[in-house]
Amino acid sequence: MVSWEDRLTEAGFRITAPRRAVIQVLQEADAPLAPQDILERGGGLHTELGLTTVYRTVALLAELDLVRRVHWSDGCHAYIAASPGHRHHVVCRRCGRTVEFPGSEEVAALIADVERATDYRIEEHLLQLFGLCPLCRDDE
Amino acid sequence: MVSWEDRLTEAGFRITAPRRAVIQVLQEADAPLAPQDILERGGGLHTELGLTTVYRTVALLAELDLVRRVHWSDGCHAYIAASPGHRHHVVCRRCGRTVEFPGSEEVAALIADVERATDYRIEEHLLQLFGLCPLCRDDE
DNA sequence: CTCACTGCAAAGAATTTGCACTGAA
DNA sequence: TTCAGTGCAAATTCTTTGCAGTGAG
Repeated sequence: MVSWEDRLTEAGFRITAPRRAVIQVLQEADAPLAPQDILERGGGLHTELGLTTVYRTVALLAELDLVRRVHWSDGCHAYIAASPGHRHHVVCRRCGRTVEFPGSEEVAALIADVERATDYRIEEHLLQLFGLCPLCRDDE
Repeated sequence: MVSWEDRLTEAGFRITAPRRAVIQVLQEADAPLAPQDILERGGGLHTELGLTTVYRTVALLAELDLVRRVHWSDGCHAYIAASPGHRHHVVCRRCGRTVEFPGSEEVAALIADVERATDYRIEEHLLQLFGLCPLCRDDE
């Protein structure tokens, strides 16, 4: 398992304190974080962190597929650490806690069906589930 | 099949010229349209259409489930007419042409699997496929 | 006749860009 | 030493809100 920092280095990017802060925040998060959230949490780790840098860093991490941009149900964007391989997310509508699940048989079968029915060639898909996590469910 | 205007009326909203323009544009579109796009197309039908009204109208239509907010692959938002019932969209990455497909067996099975694996209660899902439509594929 | 709906202008939020400085390699 | 990366401030883009006028019902 190659670390995120190693991946950056391999790809020719430098390891800096702000990048370390963003990486740490994202790796520790269990819910998607908007750039503003990352800034706030990262500020404790590295006082000179700027919002611009957060935007640039998440874009970079997303490009390296270390992080994924998820579409929050109300349309905002947030970022969350991505496991290697193809993953999707289940997001709790109440607390935002997110769990990943792998691309499955069913998704592959679905895509094949849709390709057959529509004659489109599917290259990418966006699948996100929203609901209540076990903890929030118990509170109801 | 109840018309969109009837649905608005039933729900207690008024039918106005700007709303007619937005409705017509959306019903004729085969790709998701951003508010700005709707404004441009609707301007031909109703000269006094304002962007504010477009935003307000799409929000209203979305509330009545006549239109759905889709997440464009790069993160922008756009709106497209929704068929009655549960549908998903396949969007062409090149031309934006979009085709719907119904929620299927596979999706239901997938959700059941994920609920079992994660203990979340899934209430909603976001599924969009991106690829090349038959026309754009031929141009390659 | 009323008041829901409108367009405009201004406010607000989210994101990107220009630029001179700084520090990783 | 060099230039990729940084923070700040300004610019853009997207969306919402306040308000007085207007037209649907």
